Amino acid sequence: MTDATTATTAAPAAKPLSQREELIPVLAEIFRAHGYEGASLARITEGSGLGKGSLYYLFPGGKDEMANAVLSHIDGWFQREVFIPLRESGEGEDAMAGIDHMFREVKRYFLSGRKVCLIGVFALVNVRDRFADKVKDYFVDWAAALNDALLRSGRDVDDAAGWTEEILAGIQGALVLARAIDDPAVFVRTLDRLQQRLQATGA
Amino acid sequence: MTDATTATTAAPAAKPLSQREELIPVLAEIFRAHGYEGASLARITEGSGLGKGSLYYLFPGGKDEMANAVLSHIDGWFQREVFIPLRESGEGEDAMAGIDHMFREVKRYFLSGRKVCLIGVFALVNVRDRFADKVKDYFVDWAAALNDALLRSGRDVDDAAGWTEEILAGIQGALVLARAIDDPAVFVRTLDRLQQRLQATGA
DNA sequence: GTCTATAAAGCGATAGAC
DNA sequence: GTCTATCGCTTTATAGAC
Repeated sequence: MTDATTATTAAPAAKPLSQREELIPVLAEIFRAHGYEGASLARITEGSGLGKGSLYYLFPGGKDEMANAVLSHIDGWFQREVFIPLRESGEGEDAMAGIDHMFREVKRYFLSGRKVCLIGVFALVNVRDRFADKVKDYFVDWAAALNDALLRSGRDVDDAAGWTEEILAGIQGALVLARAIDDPAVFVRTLDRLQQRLQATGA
Repeated sequence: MTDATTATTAAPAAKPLSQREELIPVLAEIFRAHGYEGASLARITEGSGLGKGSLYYLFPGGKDEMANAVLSHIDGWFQREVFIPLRESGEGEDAMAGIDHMFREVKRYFLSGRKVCLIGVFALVNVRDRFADKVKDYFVDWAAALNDALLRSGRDVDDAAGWTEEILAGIQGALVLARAIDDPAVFVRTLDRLQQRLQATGA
């Protein structure tokens, strides 16, 4: 045959997964650990095992493009695993099941409090302005999906809006607190308490 | 014994206030805005109006000493304005008054959500390790003072511990969220909701 | 006590060999 | 596609004039 390079055989999930895609979780961890300004190219070359030349080949836009790729990757994950399930959960009990699923996935994503939120890391300092749209959209999308599910679960408008803010703030704050006192268990306890209290006052 | 401890001289508030002390709020703002790694000496010289020579004269230990001085200053403020009043509030209603005072001062300190928490900024990234003790002590001291006041207000041990974590996480998360979506009002709403719910379920 | 000059290292980014 | 070498600039920190 003339073109064997794209002969993907019969395997269904045989995605090539470019080096660029494979690199993104590594980049994410470095940005998370050090922040944008602290994530030097030296740290990135060390963490990725790739030289600067390769990095600029994969990300011609440099650090800015790397961070944007990471943010898009995170957004994709949350859209797929949290926001869409939340939006597509049904009415009443089904909406509550979507919210339970959210708590479960969030605990899993943040490794039960051992991993911090990169969007939160970026949000707190002035690099936020560089990625303002993505930082804002992440929380706005999450808030919209959660608020809608709360409405479908039977809450009134004010109640849903209040819970939405409280849950999102609770998650972010629990991550900060857990890391500050170096006790990830605080994160899990705080989320469990939020979830339990939400159900206790449920419709 | 009369309280002669505070009767040092006739002048009540005539403190010279060294340049070092005067500089600390400026440094705090720069660290808050950019994080430790983003707070370059160029930004500090620009923000302070002092040359590098003067800065190293006032802080021979460089950036590390500046950040430590800022953290100590913040700790002093919270001890004086929040933790001690909290610890010295009495039983029952008086303890609740101490907690109300805490909410009021916290809202004032963070400029109703327009200013972020430097301890939180440091906590999220790996510079935390450099200042781990101060970062941890800030939250541990706060938690201890608040937990104790909650106990004195009539809560049982588990209830007080849960509320302590929930309030501290709520404050930190509200700061993250407010800044991420660029809406300081979220901070005030979240704190008001916490305070109101605390009173609604009070002893 | 504040400054400028400068050292020495690190930074992001680019060029070009292979 | 990955590398090394290097540019130009910024970084922290020091030295020394005033």
